[in-house]
Amino acid sequence: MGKTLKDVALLAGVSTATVSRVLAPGYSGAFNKASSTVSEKTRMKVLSATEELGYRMNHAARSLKRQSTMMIAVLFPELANDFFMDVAEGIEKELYAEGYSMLLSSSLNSVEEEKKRINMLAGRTVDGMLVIPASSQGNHFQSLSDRGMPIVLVDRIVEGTNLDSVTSDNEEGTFNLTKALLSDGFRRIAFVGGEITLSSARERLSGYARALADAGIEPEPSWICLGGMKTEDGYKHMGKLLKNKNPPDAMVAVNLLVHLGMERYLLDMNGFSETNSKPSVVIAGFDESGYTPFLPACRYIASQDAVGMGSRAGKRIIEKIREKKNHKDESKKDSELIIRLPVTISRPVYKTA
Amino acid sequence: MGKTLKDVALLAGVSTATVSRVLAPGYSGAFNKASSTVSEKTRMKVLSATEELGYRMNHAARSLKRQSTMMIAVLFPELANDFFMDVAEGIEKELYAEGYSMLLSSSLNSVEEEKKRINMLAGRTVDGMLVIPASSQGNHFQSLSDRGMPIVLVDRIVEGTNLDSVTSDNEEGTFNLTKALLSDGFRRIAFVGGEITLSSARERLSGYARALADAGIEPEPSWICLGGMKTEDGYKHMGKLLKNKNPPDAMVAVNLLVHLGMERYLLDMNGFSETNSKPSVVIAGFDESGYTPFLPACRYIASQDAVGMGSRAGKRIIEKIREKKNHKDESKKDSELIIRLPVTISRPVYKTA
DNA sequence: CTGTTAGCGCCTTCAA
DNA sequence: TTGAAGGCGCTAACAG
Repeated sequence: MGKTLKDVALLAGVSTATVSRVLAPGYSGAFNKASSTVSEKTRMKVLSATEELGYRMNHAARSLKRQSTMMIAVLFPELANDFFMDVAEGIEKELYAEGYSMLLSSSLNSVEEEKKRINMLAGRTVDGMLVIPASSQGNHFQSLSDRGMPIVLVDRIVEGTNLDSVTSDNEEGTFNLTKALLSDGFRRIAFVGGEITLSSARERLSGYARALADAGIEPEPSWICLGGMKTEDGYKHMGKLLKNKNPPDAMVAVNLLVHLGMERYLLDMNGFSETNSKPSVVIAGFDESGYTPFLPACRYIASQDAVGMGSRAGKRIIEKIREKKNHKDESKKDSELIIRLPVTISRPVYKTA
Repeated sequence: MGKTLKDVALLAGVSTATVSRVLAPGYSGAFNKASSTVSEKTRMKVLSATEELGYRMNHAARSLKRQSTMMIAVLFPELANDFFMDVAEGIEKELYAEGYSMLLSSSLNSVEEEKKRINMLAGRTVDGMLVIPASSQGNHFQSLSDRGMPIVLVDRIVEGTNLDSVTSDNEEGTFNLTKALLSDGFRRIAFVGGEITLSSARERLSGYARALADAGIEPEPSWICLGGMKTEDGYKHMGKLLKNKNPPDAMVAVNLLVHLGMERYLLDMNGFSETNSKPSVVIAGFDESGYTPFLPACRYIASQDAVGMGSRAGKRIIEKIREKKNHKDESKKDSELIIRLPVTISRPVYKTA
């Protein structure tokens, strides 16, 4: 179907080896040395023949030969998620800059699906994998990693593995978020949402707990509403919380969707469009979006650098791939490396305070 | 590094051909026929050898041989975009179900970048491409298509090409959106945002114009605020609109981001948190999200089935790939096929009207 | 500086 | 039902 190296070689009147030398720059021997190992004259001949034929390299053939596909598999629990897509944007940009492509797939928030996809992706012989784990199970990642597949975990770490991770400083972030509420005088502060199987949720919970402890506050059990990371979870939790005799006056939302659900509940109960009144509780939410200024109860926001996280993860996986290529046999198993990005606290940008 | 067919064959005491026959089901000859062409006994031997060695197929080798990578390149103008990500979700699901993988890349809203990426992706020998064009330029797609690369355009069509497209019925959608405002009694209705280079924007504009014409209304030139598809564009346009002596009392927003920007402007000018008053203008916006109920000025929403669009596009590109494989030489160039998905109008779900 | 050659791992006729 | 063998398109020694 497509033209091959041989066609180009024929037209240019040289050998396929020469064509390859022209078209695989910075690879064999001299790195990107413009005057590599081919005379300017033949180089030109080859280039124009390439042009004339509209030649396109066959990636499969190159991959087979080089034992490297220049592709990174990226596995997310879901795609339609503001935070994840910012991460994806960062990853893609970084990978592309280094000549890699991103094979993106969704685990549908299911460990079973995750295992299937990871196997499929491993079968595609990608050079490495970037994954946001769907749960706290990590054996499938660990064993793939043990077999030599470079893997970097993103956003969520998995305990009991020695896998590299790039994530945010969730604990510190929620600590500061909670402290902001405390210094505004709130004392009855709830924590809403969070799958206990996810490291990010656990870390956020513990930052919250530490802030309360620092302030000498013993949280009532009913304030801690674990379970769920989605809109409907926030909605339900908010409903239950407000039914208490003596409900909290402030809340920390584990993430953006839960936050959204909580606000939805308030909207449904005493919609501001009807009563024109500000909500009676205040929310400090983890994760920002263009919409947070419109969430009436939102007082503080903890922002992660999602794009930065993606690009950091991209850098790291490429590093690992290169290390592997260089060291090769030296089983220089460095221990687990966890990169934590800072989280910043701010008010949503109402013009008026 | 990895185990090969040969390793498996050796361990199982059979030839590589036999192993291949076991592990490439539904391919050579009999489609998925459980009792294909290998005895149950040898089949078992092969399977257990495969297991024992932890054999993983080398995708590059298979691709080289089969001349098919089972990968679809997907090129979006940007990734961090609610609408696009829903589309991506639909695409990925559909592709995965058919055994394809998604190579996702961003054109950064730039035609130049788009050309680069498209070339890179074509070089990867993907089996087909799904793209949301960054502009009204389509030569690079057309020529790739002419060379035999199956391509389906998504969300935006490009005139002057004969490329298949899957998109929404934008014209009808905005027509109905505008009619909803008209039947509420609004007469001074503006249209805000929209790159004239994008078919979706043009179609939405024309639906708006048709609705006004139907109602016998001649729009004032100042009501039509073209330019831009992003938050900041909506913000700026809203500022200008409200400076008119006799400003519009209702507006149609070309998309979600522009809508968001318009609301932001209102928030900054007379934030509801301060005045507790409903905004003085009403917006009908194209595209929905979980946040639209929180946008104070939002009266109507036109919702596209973004996930459905993705899955439809996925189906279509796979169809085209199969057609190509079957017809092969028969140059049965069907003419351009445009699939249009319906757009539904609704009110954002305030509990109170 | 350039050509020859031998595979990378898999699939698929063609024979047996 | 199975094996032997050639080749998909590219690259990297090794010669020249």
